[in-house]
Amino acid sequence: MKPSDRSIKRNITMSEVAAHAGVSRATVSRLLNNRESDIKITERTRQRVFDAIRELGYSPNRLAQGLVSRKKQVIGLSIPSFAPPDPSNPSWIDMHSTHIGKMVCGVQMVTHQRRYDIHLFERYEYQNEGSIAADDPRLDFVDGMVYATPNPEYPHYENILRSGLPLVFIGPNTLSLPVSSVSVDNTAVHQEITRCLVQAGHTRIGLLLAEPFQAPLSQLRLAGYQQALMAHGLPFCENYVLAGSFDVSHMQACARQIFEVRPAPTALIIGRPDFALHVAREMQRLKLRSPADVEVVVYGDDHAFEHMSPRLTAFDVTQQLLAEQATCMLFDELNGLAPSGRHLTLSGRLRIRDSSPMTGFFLEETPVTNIETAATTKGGVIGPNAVPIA
Amino acid sequence: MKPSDRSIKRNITMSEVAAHAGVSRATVSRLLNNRESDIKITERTRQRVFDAIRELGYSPNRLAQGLVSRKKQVIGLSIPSFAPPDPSNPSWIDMHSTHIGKMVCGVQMVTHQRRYDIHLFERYEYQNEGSIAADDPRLDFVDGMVYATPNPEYPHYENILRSGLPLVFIGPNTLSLPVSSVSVDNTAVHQEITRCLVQAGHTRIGLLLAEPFQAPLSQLRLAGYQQALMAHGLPFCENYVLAGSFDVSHMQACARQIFEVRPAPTALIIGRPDFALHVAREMQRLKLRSPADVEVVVYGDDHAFEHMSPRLTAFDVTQQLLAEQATCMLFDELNGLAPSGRHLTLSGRLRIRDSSPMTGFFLEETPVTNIETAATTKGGVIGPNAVPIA
DNA sequence: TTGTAAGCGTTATCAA
DNA sequence: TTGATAACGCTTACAA
Repeated sequence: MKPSDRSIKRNITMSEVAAHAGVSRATVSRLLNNRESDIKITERTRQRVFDAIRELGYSPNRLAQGLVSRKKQVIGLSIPSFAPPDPSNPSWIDMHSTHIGKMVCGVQMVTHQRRYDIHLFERYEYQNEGSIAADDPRLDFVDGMVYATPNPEYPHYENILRSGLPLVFIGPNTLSLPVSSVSVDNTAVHQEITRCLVQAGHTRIGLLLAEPFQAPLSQLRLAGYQQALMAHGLPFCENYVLAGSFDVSHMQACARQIFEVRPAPTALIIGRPDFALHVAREMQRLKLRSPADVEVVVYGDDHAFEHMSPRLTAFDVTQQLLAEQATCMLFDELNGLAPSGRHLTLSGRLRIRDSSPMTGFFLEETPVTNIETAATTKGGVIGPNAVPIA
Repeated sequence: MKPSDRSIKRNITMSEVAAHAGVSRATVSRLLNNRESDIKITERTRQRVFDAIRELGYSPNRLAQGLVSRKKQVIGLSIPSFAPPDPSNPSWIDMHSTHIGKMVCGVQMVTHQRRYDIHLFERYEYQNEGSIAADDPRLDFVDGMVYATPNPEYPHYENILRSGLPLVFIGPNTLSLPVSSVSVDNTAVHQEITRCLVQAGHTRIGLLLAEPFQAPLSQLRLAGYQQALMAHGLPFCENYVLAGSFDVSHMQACARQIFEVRPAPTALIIGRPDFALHVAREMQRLKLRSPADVEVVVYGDDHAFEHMSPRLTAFDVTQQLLAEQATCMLFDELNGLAPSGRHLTLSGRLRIRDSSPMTGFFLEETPVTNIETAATTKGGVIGPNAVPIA
């Protein structure tokens, strides 16, 4: 059919239903909005209306509903994108869509059971654009926002706040903003990983950060690393700390560089899964074995780690779970069941594999208390499954 | 702040802007909707209005705009989920979020540059619920739909069609529906893979299907496989064909079963990345080497393949690209630049690695003609087919 | 060039 | 128990 043929199909309206049923619009609306409630409506009218609805194939226009009721049954999900994709580079590893996928699935898990939809925003922060400003019209579509950011002082969220929409961060709330957030304690985890490595006898521990030094996330991690060293009387040597970027060649350069430091590090903490894959590749090149030559722990898990050799020990931040919990918190605020400004710290999960035994790793289990999700109720089940299609 | 404190912040309306600027609502609207156009408006008025907009921090309500103009600047993305997640199973591989991520990123790529948003639907087809019915109110939020499905006779889309919304499938349009679609030719690819393996001397080629036999996708693949065998005068032996499901233990069972067939297959075509990982694990257990003992080709790529040993040769269906192209087609229809009912077949990309050299693999390059995307403009994602990877 | 007024498809407040 | 009618915030003829 030609584009011109495409009938701009007008949907059945409530008025038509009302007319068909011989009642007023108001009656139809009442009926529809008080399904379960015990509102007084003649059985006869009720029947007529529902018949009309069925016969006409009516369904309410959500835009109109949203306009007047201000409820859209949609929650917004905003995810940052920090680096442009580079699929032409064969070494490029698509962690971005993996990350997006996990977030989406986590949020989806919760929204689905509440029959909400997801309105997706992606922020191209590396382009310095796409900021969700207060005047961003897109906010009209949602009832609340889940906002993922490792960079909590980034000014975008201010606008969301000003808009008065409930908002939950996924990420470290380093500024202690009056906003709810859920995150993993980067400092604690790095401290604990470092402690384990120190106790295993390592004195030269490389730290590959995922972002520039000055980034909040890097600072948090560095702090944990340093605290652990200090606690055991080990010196901090900045040669062993490299700050990465999201650029493939930079990661590769770091991977090369860290093994050129002398004396060579005997253990490595790597801040991103893709970074780790580049390091692993470099280790292969250098014929370095793990854990024999270098013990490796990655912050951030990836299913590839389970299938390589050596299998890489990793701290799984369980992004999906973070997203799930964030969404639950958002719903609580939406429903007035909880105030904003709550902070939930999840503990993540250490996946011990070949590259490091991490004996004695301990992080208090997160008490996921007043927050109930599909995952918690289903007992540890965290994500939907799989369907590549073509 | 208490939930009760949360000010239901009323936004500035166009009327307020008009009042502030001393003009009528219509004038403001005109100004806003004809930014670039040469509509006649006094410079003086124009200034006053824009000043008012700035001072008041006004932004138009998209719900209201959508209600009257029927344009929402939002496109819907519907993705199926076929199996429940099973994260408690350590062998479970989260391909689902990976897949979602790629689709989302592909769509996002295009919507972003057109300043559209994404409204996300997930269909839990295994639950027989969540169908997007014609009366599904959620369709009100979107201008068009990208609908991913390996199962094109699934009746959901009918309702979208009835709604009159432009729709593009991602998946094989086996029913030749009057709907645009973009897909990889499963039959051709399987035929070509099989042909290569046969020409490499294999006569016993295992085919692990991703879905039940009767699934359309399985039929398409099987057809290609059989055609290639037939073309070379090889017998078809059904012992070498196993149909999988999305269940971990079933995939594992298949992995075991295929190696118990006698005489043992010397080559394997595996229908899903996670399936392949299970097979690889089993091969490790059986101390089978690849390609020496079994040559392996996977339909569907995964970054893990690049980092395992042996590295797995895979046909990358480039889901992200599919999603990108689908979205482009959708926009074309949306803008009346193209009729619906177009079918685009992408060629995907063979990633040659250790487990199979796939010498002589050839699939005609997809002519991605009137469709322009970030990927194509950046040159090379669609490019030549057989791309050995360093 | 600008303003008036009639929708868009709902919900919600009154009366009846 | 039901029905007018006024919002909700915008676009768009049609007038002025």
